[in-house]
Amino acid sequence: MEHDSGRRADLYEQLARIGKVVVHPKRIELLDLLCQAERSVEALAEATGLKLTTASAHLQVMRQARLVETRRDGTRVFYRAAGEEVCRFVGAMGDLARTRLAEVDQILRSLGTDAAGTERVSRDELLARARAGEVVVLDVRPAEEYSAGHIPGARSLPLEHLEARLDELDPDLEVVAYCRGPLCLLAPEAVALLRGRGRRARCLEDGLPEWRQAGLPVEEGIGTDGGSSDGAETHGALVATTPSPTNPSTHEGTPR
Amino acid sequence: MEHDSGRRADLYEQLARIGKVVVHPKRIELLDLLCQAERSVEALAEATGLKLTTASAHLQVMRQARLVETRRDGTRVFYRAAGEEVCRFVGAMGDLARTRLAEVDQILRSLGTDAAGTERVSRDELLARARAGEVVVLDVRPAEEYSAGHIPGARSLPLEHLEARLDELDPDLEVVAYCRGPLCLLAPEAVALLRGRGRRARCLEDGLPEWRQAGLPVEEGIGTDGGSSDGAETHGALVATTPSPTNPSTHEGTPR
DNA sequence: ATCATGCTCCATAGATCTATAGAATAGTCG
DNA sequence: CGACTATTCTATAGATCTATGGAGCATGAT
Repeated sequence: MEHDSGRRADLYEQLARIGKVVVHPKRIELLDLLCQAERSVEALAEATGLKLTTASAHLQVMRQARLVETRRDGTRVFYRAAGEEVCRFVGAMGDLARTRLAEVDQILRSLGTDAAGTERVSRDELLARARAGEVVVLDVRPAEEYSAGHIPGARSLPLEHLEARLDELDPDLEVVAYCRGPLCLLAPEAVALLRGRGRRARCLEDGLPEWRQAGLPVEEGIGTDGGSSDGAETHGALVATTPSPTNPSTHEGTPR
Repeated sequence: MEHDSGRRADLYEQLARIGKVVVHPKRIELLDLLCQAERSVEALAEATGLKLTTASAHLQVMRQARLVETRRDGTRVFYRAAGEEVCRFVGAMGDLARTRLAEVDQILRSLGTDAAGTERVSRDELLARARAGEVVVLDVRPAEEYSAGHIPGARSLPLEHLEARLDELDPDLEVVAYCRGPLCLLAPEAVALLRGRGRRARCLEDGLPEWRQAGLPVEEGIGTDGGSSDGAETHGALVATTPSPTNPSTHEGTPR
């Protein structure tokens, strides 16, 4: 009964359209960036170190596979991930790489994720301690990514400015830093820097995509940053907008 | 502060090793098969319509990316998926394809998934109704896949034998059929066939991999099949071995 | 030992992909 | 409208991937 073998082959060929996107390291990097926030072609080329035309070419490949969508704003074209499934797919790929490829683990270790990551803070712990006002939640990603979506009540302090703006942080509170996800090095580096300065700091186990996929609230916009907003408001936001601290068990959403 | 850009590039290059596996339709097909059960190279070549050497070559690529592992039994080599994360990754890819690629949906519809799939049975409904003895759970995948793992209490009746062995099914009970997953056509075809014979039949929303990933129990071995085992035992097994109908969120560790 | 079986390794022609320069297009601002 | 800017399209050389036949290697049987 092979009447549909042709159709079945078509099916896998369609899947391969998606696979085609993630054969190239730079395309994975682009996709990863786009899971954090939308960006212009120029910004993407800059961030990945690609020539503009090359970046555009890669983006076309991704667009043909429907993994990204575009929005035009004046003279600029902004690309974004074409939905939550895209981020989930990239996340699954990262999980797979971390668990199966020893090399990945090794690279992460060699960059200090290990040292800083030995004791990551769980979601639940973060929620509990933030509610109690015991910690400052720090988003160390670039500012654009923060404003595209962040943990409610988190403060934006991009890693590149952390050293210079260290005095904005209350030395008595422990810092919980987060970034793009398990493969991102921003938070671990931030934690290493903070510890080097004698602060108490740990990484969150999630990046923003994981937090979002867990069904937890995400806040958009510039937020309450500026250094003058007090800690109380910060923690208040995290508590106030939190619907439930337990996993909502949406049929998917790898709880980790 | 680009001191780690080289390392970061390395990281994405590692991810691309995984991407490399899923560029080729046949490799995706192979991976999909291996998420159901281990198989020999010969069996895989046969199932995918590849020449033996070509299949072996593809399997080597997959092995280098650590997505599959092997076991030697006498003169034969059996390949298997290298862990649950692999299946999750393939699953995420399938979800992505279904939601983003209209073509996939179209292919599925053109093959009758639509007709048979308009009303899929949810996990919870299945558990409830099976417990009440109202339905027969049918595994319509090939027998090897059934014995490598199936829903407790399900009966094996491969699609290819369904028509011939139709009389083994009690005409008064509704059938709930399942197969490999949302992209698999076995269950929808089985349901179409059953309905054509005047039976009541629906597809389960899950395939075995989804069921397993949800943390629900999976039974191995030939099971209680044979046509002589009564319905009561079948349903009893599903109930008895079910620890909890809710997602237990065990983060890992389903030994196969 | 010798042979058969089941797979992997090797070599290679043909197909496909990547980076990039330069041209073309779309939208903006005087 | 015409100059200008941000992107996309086009063409192409160089690099990489795929399918496949046949040799080479273990394992098991005679």
